[in-house]
Amino acid sequence: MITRMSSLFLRTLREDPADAEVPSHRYLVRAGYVRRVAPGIFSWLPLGYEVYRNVERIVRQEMNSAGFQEVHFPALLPREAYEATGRWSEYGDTLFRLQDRKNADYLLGPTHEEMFTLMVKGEYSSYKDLPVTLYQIQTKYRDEARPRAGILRGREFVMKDSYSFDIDDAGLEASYARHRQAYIDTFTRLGLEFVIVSAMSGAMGGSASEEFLAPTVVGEDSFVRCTSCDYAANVEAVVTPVTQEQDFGGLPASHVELTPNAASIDDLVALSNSVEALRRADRDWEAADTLKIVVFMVTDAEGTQKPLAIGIPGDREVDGKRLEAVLHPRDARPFEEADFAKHLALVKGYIGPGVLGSQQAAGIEFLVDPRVVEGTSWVSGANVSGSHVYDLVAGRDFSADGSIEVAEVREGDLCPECGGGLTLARGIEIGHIFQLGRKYAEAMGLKVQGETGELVTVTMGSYGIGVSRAVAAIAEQSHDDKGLIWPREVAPADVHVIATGKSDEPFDYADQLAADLEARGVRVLLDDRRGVSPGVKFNDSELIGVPTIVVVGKRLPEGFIEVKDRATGERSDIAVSDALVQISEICGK
RNA sequence: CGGGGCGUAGCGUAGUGGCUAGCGCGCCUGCUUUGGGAGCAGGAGAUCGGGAGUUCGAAUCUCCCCGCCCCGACCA
Repeated sequence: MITRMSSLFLRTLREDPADAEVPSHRYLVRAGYVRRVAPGIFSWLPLGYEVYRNVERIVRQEMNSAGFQEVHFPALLPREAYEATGRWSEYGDTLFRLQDRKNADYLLGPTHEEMFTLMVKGEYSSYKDLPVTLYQIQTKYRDEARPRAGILRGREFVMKDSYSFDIDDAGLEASYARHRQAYIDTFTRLGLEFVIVSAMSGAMGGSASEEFLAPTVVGEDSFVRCTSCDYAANVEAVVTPVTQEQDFGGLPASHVELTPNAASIDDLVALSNSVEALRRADRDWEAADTLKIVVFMVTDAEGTQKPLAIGIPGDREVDGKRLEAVLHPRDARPFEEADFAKHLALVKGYIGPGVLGSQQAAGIEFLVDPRVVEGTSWVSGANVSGSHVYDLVAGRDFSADGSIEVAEVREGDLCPECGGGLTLARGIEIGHIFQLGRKYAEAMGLKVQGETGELVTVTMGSYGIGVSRAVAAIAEQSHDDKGLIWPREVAPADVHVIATGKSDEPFDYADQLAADLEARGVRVLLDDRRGVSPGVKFNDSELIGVPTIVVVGKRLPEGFIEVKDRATGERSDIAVSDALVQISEICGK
């Protein structure tokens, strides 16, 4: 079927929509691919839906060829299943809840671990049935606090979610590896540039977890990449390389010094460099020489509150996201005045290791950054207002309850694998794979009989691809200042044939060419609009972003038409006699 | 939830107390034009987010409500 622009349900916009900031959103709206109907909720118009379906088709084909089996669950689900895992309440406001006419509780599925687990439980009961991997392509609903960037982060979106079921850990690892490869194949075919980063499993529980990120400046996830090896990690999961413990023999003894009005690291460093008695012989003091103590009030799942003191080099801040990830499911907030009032051992601005740690009288848990290893020397608070301790050596003068990875990650930090430099970048999360383990199987009672007849809890993996998000991610990575540039396989057509002029000839010829191309399996978008100026058609074609553009116009009488490559802008005239063959070749048909 | 911005025709916008709410794009009719968002002429399209109030008079001022966008918090 030739798509004819004379009758296509399409209106392109000349101006950027006022509410769209990121390029993918702007162009998807301007080119008439999607329209917003509510915050984070979009409709697909014909061209957009074509692209969406192409992406979906590729995902489905790759899943099938990896041997995974497609099923389909409802989006509307009863409360009970989510009650068993506690997620009915755990999910909080993000869950769309509703009631039926009998006031029974329902939800719109935000994810389907429970349903898949129950499905397998209902059908299988023997180790001989495993392993098995099931998937679905489903609309998911999450009442996000802040949907943004068009279809990049919506409240209704389509996700491909898969779940593997294995009898043991080795099986899970194999299933995980197979899925990982299937994802590599899928994203490659979608034409996406991506990196695989190690991630925190967070709320999902389980052990290993990796994210597939499409690098772009508008991405929501920060990640690091090593410039000299292939290490890459989500910022939450970056590991600080362990520095060698140092011998502290020969280091000067610690000494308390008066440091009035130096409650901030900046003031402390400035003061230490300006007062003769405090200065270093070899160089100026730097913020990194200080040990900053940041205190949080941590609330656990039962609601119990406990202070937590974290010691990090003074030149760094605690990264909220990293803290959140490490503490999960516990929750942390910075200490407030009222908290200090209840913990008099903590002198705001002058807190030091001296009063910290579960062994001390105050009993406050004290964790330090991995950079604070035995033998390192610091300047820290003396727990008396207006005083700091110098030459405070870890392992000699103080010790912590353990270490914690929450310091902000910086460009140039060292790679934990090879010691090279790390660079920071942002990416869109297009896929996430988890070794879930037995959390859901246990909660839902998914057990099968093993070889000797005993009941064995199944171990699971969970794997997601944001299908609708992938459309936006591709648009984000593949556009220029004129519009979209689709990779051929996801493009709404292979060729955009434009007829120009006012006589019938170019239109008749274009029509015939389109029909001949279609007969060879080339998908054609035909601009057969009469009375529309060539400039409008050219601009529309660039906005729409079909990879190959064919212009039938002024040189037709001489027997030539023009072929343009949307991505490179290269154009060449080809003879009408070769047109069909050449264009088919360009399109790989 | 915190901070900032905004709500006027399908889209983009002007208009901070005074005549019939202006302009551009898009749309309709006619003529001309046809290789980079054509020209001329005519036309349709708006309860100015909603409600209440102040005023001789409100898009414009006041109060309440609703909604949207961006940043942050949040987020498998």
